[in-house]
Amino acid sequence: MSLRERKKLETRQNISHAATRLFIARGFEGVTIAEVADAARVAKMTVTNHFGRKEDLVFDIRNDFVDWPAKLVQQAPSRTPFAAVRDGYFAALEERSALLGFAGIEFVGMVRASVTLMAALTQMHRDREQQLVAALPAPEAPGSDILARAAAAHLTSVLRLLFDEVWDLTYAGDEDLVTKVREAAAKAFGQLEPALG
Amino acid sequence: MSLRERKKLETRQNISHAATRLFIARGFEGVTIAEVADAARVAKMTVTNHFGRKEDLVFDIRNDFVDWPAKLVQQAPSRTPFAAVRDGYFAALEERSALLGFAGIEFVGMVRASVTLMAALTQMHRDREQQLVAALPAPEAPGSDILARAAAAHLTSVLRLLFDEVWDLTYAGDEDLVTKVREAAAKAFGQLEPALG
DNA sequence: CACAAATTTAGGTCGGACCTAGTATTCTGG
DNA sequence: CCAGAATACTAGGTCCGACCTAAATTTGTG
Repeated sequence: MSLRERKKLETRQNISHAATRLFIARGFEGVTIAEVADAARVAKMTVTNHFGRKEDLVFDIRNDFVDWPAKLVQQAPSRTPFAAVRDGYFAALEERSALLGFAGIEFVGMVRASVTLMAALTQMHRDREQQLVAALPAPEAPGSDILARAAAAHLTSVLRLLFDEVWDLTYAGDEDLVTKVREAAAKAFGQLEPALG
Repeated sequence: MSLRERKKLETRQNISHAATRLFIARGFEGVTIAEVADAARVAKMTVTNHFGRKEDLVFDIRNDFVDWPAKLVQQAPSRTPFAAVRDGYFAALEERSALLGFAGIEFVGMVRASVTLMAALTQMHRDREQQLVAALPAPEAPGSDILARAAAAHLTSVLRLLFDEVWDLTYAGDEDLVTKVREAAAKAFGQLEPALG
């Protein structure tokens, strides 16, 4: 990575971290982009250049988050999409991956307190679904791609509900988080298996 | 209904219609609220009073749309939620209900051309899901409400995919719309039945 | 008819998204 | 190693949606 790229990334993370600190302290809507720029000691326009929308300051993992299920399916062509996603989920759970919702309680509280950020999160789950649809093997019968799209939707829904579960338990300060999520995941994937397995 | 209420509704619909005409002609983002107010011959603030967000000018049926699946389940306590929603869907399909996505091709094109409006539609589907969760019978076992939430998510996803299907076919000017949607619905609900039926 | 209540209006502020022109920094080929 | 190209950042704007307040207008009621 060149010096230019390193500096750019540094500026970006500098801004992102300054923003998250301010957002946690005073709430997402309680902080203006100008204040973020001041705190990060850059011009307002630099913030806008790096982060197209204010919400993007918060969800820096957006791209990884959106692509993850599609990658799971593509990287396990031998298994069914259902099995690839389910197994990928349990593996990521043991790693406490941020893609499943693992985060600090302040972060969770900050996002939940903002309608704008919750809407952005909703959109991220929807984009995930779109990526997964694109990664699914195209069905042979014409017009029957409704089943593929439904499969992607249902799988993404399970991931989303489990994400919410992780956040609920994080927010409640639960000690048994992983155990409880593992059980919830087993139930939710088990429910879906007769339809998609 | 009092004169006051009638006049208010009249003003509201007057604004909504003027807005939709302008949006179809010049695109959602190509029209400002001030222009809508001028076209409807009211003050800008009157538009804002009636429609909290610009998107609300377009989706006037929002409330009916969001509440519909929850109502289907509540009004058929003898059937399973799955059967209530499925049967309700097929009934509404024969009526070409706007709740399923039946609309003019210009309207569909206008909404699809706007990222903002598509995001608002996504949010409407999510709100539907929340209403449906609240309407579902609470499960007895504690912690197993994940299955109820998943059921609501999957049912709402099917409704959403079929909504998209209606829009796809409308946009393509398909003559056989209802027949094709009926087939797609049978497949999607059939896929889900082993999990939720 | 007078007064209360609801609705609309006028004229603002604020902040996010976006634009342009110009400056500063890093990279690359001769 | 230096000049010019490419990229990153800055300064200072415009536009518009969301929101506010105070006042005017219209409608309902005792």
